[in-house]
Amino acid sequence: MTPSTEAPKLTKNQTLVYRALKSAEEPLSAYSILDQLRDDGFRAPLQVYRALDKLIEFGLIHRLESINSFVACRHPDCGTHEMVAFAICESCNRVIEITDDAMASNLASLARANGFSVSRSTIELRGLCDTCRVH
Amino acid sequence: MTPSTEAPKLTKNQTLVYRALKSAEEPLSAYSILDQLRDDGFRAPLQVYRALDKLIEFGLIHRLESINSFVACRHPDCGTHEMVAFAICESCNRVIEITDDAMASNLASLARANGFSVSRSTIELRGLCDTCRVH
DNA sequence: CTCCAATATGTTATGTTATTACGTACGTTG
DNA sequence: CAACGTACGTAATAACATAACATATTGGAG
Ligand SMILES: [Zn+2]
Ligand SMILES: [Zn+2]
Ligand SMILES: [Zn+2]
Ligand SMILES: [Zn+2]
Repeated sequence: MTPSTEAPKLTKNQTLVYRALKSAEEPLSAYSILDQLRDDGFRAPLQVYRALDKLIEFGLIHRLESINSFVACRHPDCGTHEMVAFAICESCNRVIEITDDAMASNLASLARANGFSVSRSTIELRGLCDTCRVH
Repeated sequence: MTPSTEAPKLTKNQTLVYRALKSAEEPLSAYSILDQLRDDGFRAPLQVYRALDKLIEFGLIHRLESINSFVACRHPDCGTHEMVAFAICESCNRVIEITDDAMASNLASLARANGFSVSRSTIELRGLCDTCRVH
């Protein structure tokens, strides 16, 4: 569940999927990854989904629920934070990862005050990045 | 975009879909709504999705991105808040709606500090409600 | 090294969620 | 009534995700 701290050795398929995500400017859907990896022998969605599952488990990538897509983690110490927020630009599709301990504890205690114990969070903000906003 | 303040008159299909969601204890998927409404003449997904879109527009229901489901709004003044957080119990599936102006402004300024202007948010917390936690 | 078990992979089929495209019905307005 | 906008019906298809089963690879234990 919690991403392991040590870098795991990736298998062939995991490496290919991870490379695709790292080199992408934007989040990719599983099926667009599949398309990209046809030449590498990928034939079926499951080859992608299985690799994605493992990469998420390793903490190397994130899933963005609101757009059914996946993005390579660009945050240096993502694994050390409970909650991560994602800011997804609706113009350029780029994603900014935001961690903030105050935010995390505020949100958790707000939930507690409402009779709820948080174990996992999905925080996805839509809007415009500064680059796109000035254009 | 912003839900209208006045109560709109619902059409037949919208009424049926809204009633299904209001009477449900848990969030429903579009297809489970469709199944429930077969006897009322529903035949195709689009009948559900069109009604859902309108109900969301009216601010009467919410979409939960992380579970591809929909829930009737139970929050008295939901429309007056920028951000709503949803706490989804992984045991009983019930949803608690949480609004908090401090949370909203904190999150928005945190995003601003990271070079991002928020226009819309998805905040979904998974965990256990107090009722389920003691069991 | 050999055998075993765990993990990873390949493949087909299927399940689930959501939209496109097109045509019809109906209420409102002038 | 005619013209318009909104809602509705239906079929087809797109997009996203998993089940089930077979085979291959890998990494210890003996
Ligand atoms: Zn990260
Ligand atoms: Zn942008
Ligand atoms: Zn609400
Ligand atoms: Zn519960």
